[in-house]
Amino acid sequence: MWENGKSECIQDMQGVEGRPAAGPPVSAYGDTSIMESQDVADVSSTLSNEIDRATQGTISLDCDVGEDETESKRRKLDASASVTIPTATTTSSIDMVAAASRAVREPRVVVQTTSEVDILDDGYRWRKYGQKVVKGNPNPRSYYKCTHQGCSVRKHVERASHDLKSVITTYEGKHNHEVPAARNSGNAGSGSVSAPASAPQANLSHRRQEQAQGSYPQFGGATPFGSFGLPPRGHLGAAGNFHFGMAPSGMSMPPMPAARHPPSMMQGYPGLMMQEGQMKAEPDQQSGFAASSAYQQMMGRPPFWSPDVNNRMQRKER
DNA sequence: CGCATTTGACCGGCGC
DNA sequence: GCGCCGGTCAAATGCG
Repeated sequence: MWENGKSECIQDMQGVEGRPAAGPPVSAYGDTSIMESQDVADVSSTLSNEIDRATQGTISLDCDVGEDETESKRRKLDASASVTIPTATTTSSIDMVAAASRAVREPRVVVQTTSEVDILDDGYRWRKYGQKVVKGNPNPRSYYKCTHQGCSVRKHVERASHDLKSVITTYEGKHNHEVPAARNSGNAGSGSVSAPASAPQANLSHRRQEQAQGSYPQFGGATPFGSFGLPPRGHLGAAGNFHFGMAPSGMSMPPMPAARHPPSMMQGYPGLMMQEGQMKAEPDQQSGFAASSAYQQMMGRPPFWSPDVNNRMQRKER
């Protein structure tokens, strides 16, 4: 029953993704991939073919158009799907089942990323409201809510039971507000979005929020783009308009540390080119960016990334 | 002092 | 009907 919607979405995806040469799709941006939350194997394989060649990453879109699926059912499916695609360094899956089954609301996005920190700074402010150990995974799952007034977006983060480096973040719902500016340093504004473009140094007044646990060697305040070697946006943004059929995205690509990747190797998929070993170099930010950006993109909301992000993450205390 | 996190309790759905 | 399980609540606690 989900096949219909799913396939459509996938096709759509492919339409977007299937043109490496044209421009790096969002996914390319860092080994981020979206994965079908229900029929993981199926989708992953499908999309994998396209992207895998580029490297390790799979992008799949879950566009379930379930109609009468109940929450519980959906839940089960999601669960099974969330832990998959070993090949991908970072995987994100957008589960629109919710959109369909729940009267178009609460799209679900699953982002799997390889990182040492489980907190991916996606630009929003989250407040943890619970933590629980779920079956089949010794690692606890943390539950967060968007702190923005009136925004009921939630997300939960957990580490893959097998791969401690894998962090699975599931976003549920859509933000009804812009990314809480802040993220200082300009350049972010992707322009396509109405907003703020930048709040120069709003430098977070919010507190600790992200307690990153690792260090971020590369960015710490330096110019990400510079080291990145990729156009701040525009390039990626233009080429990679990632629509997912649900969100208009004028994407601006978040900075991703890929300096050591020769352009030639990137083939339009800089992110996907990341190798396991390379990933290790700066697993946190990298995956963080990739995953987060993926989410942003999927949610149709351009991330206003800035070097500051790293700074913020670094200052994880407590 | 205000706000975020922690953590056990509580709740609802599902399978047996 | 009961127990398991995932998800949420809320009081206590901690940090800046």
